[in-house]
Amino acid sequence: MSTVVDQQDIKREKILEAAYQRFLHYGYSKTTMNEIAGDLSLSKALLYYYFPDKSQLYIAVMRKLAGEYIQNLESELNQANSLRDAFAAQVDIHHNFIVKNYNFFDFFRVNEQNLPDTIWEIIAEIRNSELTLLSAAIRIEEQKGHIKPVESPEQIVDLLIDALHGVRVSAVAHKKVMFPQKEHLEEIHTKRLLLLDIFIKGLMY
Amino acid sequence: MSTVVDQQDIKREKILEAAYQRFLHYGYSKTTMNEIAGDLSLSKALLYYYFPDKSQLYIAVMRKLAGEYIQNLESELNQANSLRDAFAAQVDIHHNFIVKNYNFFDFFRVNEQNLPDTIWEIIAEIRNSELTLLSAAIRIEEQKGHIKPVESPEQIVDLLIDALHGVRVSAVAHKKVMFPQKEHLEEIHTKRLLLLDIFIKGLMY
DNA sequence: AAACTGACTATTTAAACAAAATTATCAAAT
DNA sequence: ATTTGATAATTTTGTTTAAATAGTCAGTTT
Repeated sequence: MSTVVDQQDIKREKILEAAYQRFLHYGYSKTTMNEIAGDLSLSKALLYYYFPDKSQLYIAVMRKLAGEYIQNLESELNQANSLRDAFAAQVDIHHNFIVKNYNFFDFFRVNEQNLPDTIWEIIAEIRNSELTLLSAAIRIEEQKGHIKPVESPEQIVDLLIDALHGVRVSAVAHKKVMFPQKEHLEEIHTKRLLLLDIFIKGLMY
Repeated sequence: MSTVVDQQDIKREKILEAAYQRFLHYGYSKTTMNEIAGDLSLSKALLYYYFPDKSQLYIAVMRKLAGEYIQNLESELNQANSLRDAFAAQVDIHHNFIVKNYNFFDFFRVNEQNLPDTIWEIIAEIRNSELTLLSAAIRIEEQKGHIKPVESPEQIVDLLIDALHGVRVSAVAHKKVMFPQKEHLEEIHTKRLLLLDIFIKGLMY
């Protein structure tokens, strides 16, 4: 009965996985539907049976990654027992996510100006999850009396996430690029942890 | 004797001013050398007598703006009598600079990926001035005993400037652009001042 | 000699088109 | 319901040409 649906889901997953590998290694524009189909020994037409078009396939992969990211964040934040730990976990998970999928996001760097609405929705979803989870962490710390009650934890989290986003490589004169290069990511990570310390201290009594 | 040089400098200044107006209103690519020459009732060839090419002219204007910005920053920071005031002044001046010259920076948004080295040098120069001036402000505050001595004020300033850069409009889902739009600048400004407060408090005892 | 120009050349951009690559569709087969 | 080969539609790439603009230079003016 539901095995039909199961089978369909399994095939769908396989396509998503193959597509992910291609996108990760070669980026969106250098990946063809033929190649994805070839990797699975399927006809290209079948991909269109499961996904309406190439961009929807990419977005579906993206959505899956986002889901995993959020789930990961959720379980790690549950284990954190201080505000500092919670944010540090967020920074780490975010860092790993970017490092692991760096090439996958070629799509972003290329289309930069006009990303499809659906992508923005996924970004918003991730941001909202971060906002909700981290705001909760702030409220807990408030109740413990470690930090002074803030009128809007969401606002604070929003601000901190923005600030963390801003941290880039230090030598402006040497970077010459708007997007961080892969080799800079470690340096960025270190700086973010420092920012985090100062910021959280700024929230305390 | 030096009146010859003076005359030349005056003409050069006039060209810079006319070029600035054109670049400001129409952006780099929509401004022609003919138009700049026309505004001054000069021949285009004369522009090439004073400047080697169009991009060098643009860069010269840019350099002039940067110089004014730095001078402005320097005089304002001299008047500031707290770390908070100093940074607030920096944020304000930076904000006004961007708002006033928003269209001038079209060049940046278009060429984004590969800006000429000279531009990066100017950016680095600005950053270095900010670094030097604000680090001095930190050292003063240290001596006053208001904040705990930091091993490297430069590092702290660098971090804060990065963090301030990261502050963007809040509604990620609505923005849909990598570069902030003009209408968002006020919102960004407000958020930066809030970040500033928390950050500076995080530096204190 | 320094400042300047008109007329010229060189380069870049834009438009139009064709060819190739790739996306997307669909009738037919399993 | 799932899958495919053949085909259509679209996008990308490369080429040509014309127009716009950048850039040069011999020669004129101050």
